[in-house]
Amino acid sequence: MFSGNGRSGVADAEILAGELQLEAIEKPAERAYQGIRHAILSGALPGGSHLPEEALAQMTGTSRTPVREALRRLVAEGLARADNRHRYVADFSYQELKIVFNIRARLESYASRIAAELITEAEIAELERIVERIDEIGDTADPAQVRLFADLNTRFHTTIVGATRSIQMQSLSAQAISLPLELIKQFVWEQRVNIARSNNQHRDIVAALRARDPEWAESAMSGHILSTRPRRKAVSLS
Amino acid sequence: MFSGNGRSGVADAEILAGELQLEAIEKPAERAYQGIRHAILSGALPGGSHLPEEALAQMTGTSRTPVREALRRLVAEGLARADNRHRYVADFSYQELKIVFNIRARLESYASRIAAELITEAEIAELERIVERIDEIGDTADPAQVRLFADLNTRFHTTIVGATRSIQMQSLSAQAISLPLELIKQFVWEQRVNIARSNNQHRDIVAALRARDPEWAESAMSGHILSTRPRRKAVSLS
DNA sequence: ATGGCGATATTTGTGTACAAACATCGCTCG
DNA sequence: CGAGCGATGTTTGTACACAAATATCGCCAT
Repeated sequence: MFSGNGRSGVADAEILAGELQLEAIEKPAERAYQGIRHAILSGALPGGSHLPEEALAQMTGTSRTPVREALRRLVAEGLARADNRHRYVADFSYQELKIVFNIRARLESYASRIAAELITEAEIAELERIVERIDEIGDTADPAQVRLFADLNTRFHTTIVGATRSIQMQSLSAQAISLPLELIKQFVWEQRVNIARSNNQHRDIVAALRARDPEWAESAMSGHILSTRPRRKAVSLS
Repeated sequence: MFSGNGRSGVADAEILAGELQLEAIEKPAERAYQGIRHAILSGALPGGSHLPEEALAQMTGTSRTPVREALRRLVAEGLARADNRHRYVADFSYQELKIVFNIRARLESYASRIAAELITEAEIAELERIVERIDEIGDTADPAQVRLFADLNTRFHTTIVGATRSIQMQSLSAQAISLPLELIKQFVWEQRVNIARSNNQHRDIVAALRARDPEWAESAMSGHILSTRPRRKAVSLS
């Protein structure tokens, strides 16, 4: 996944299945996608690893057909790259990560600007519920709690992006967000991203939306995302 | 493709093949992709049309496997959308188009900012060659010339985006750009987008890049893209 | 020893058969 | 006459067999 790691083959199928409770996922397509994605993000498949379809099919307990679909999705999301023939795990440099975060800041701040005019009361209420639930978590390093925070955080951002009513915005944001949001889990853990501070920023954003103030919303979101950008040292993993 | 059109079934295979010289495309995967894409952009498949795999396979003269791949690409690019079961031609509102252009402006202006620091002399020379060749076209409504302009224009923008050396930037831009760039062909035709003015803007952008001035480059690119945004009346088609 | 050539193995691409999910229509029964 | 239920058709999902492309290795000739 990240630069500077050695190469390795495909991870052991049983280990992966065990870690992920893959056996619980019914549909092969989803099974293949989640399985490969997890293997990449967890570092089981380091950056640059070759991704042969047959091996991945074995690994995820499906056949090549759903694996092919999964690989296409992953390439589209930027977690894998493809040359003429093969596919490999993407290899992110620090520079690349920085750019992705900046793009995300620009996209989501624009989304917030639009959302300030289009968001419904119900959606604002939803955002407030999310903020309250994050409050209950507080600062912690407990894995389960961190995962819960990551989920709520994702819902917060996708709710705002959804409020733009733009399919293209949702599609582009999803791509730009998927990687940063995964990384946040790592950062909260390793670097102690301040959950409380992050949630205070969430509160500001909700206030801006409630005030129907596009400039404020745009600015608040931009600051929020940029404040969670990784610092250099944090990007050695995994 | 656009709002307000009626529904229709899949276009006639022979007509499509004839228009596109599909028979010249060897590989089924590319054949299916180009064929469906063209059917969508040309309006043969209006916005909201259902996209059944078997029918598209017949239409493009391939089998369902490459069609499935093509559909996934098109969904990823935003030209088609998917619900739980089916896929349909995307339906763009004026609001959606406006957002896409604004996103593109934000993405590419950021790309220009980065490119100002990373672009090579060879790439700058390439941009200058493109500008010169567009100069030779001048303002015209000749379809072949318009197509040539569209190609050169695409190369101009992808060269700059490529100069960021960021895979993610290239991937996101490609998605945000594909639709606008297709539409430009229509606009040049229907609305007489001013090729000369557009190329003068290109010249400014190249000057900014040559001067290694990130702010200027960012600003020039932003203005360039926003100046080509469709006006409301132009979006009735197709 | 080295360069080129051909056999071989690996990987991806394509087509197709079959299964599953879902919607639709019509029938029967109340 | 209407509601519910089941049969039927349509569409997508999955697996697999085979074909094509490409890289690799070893052999032979120079």
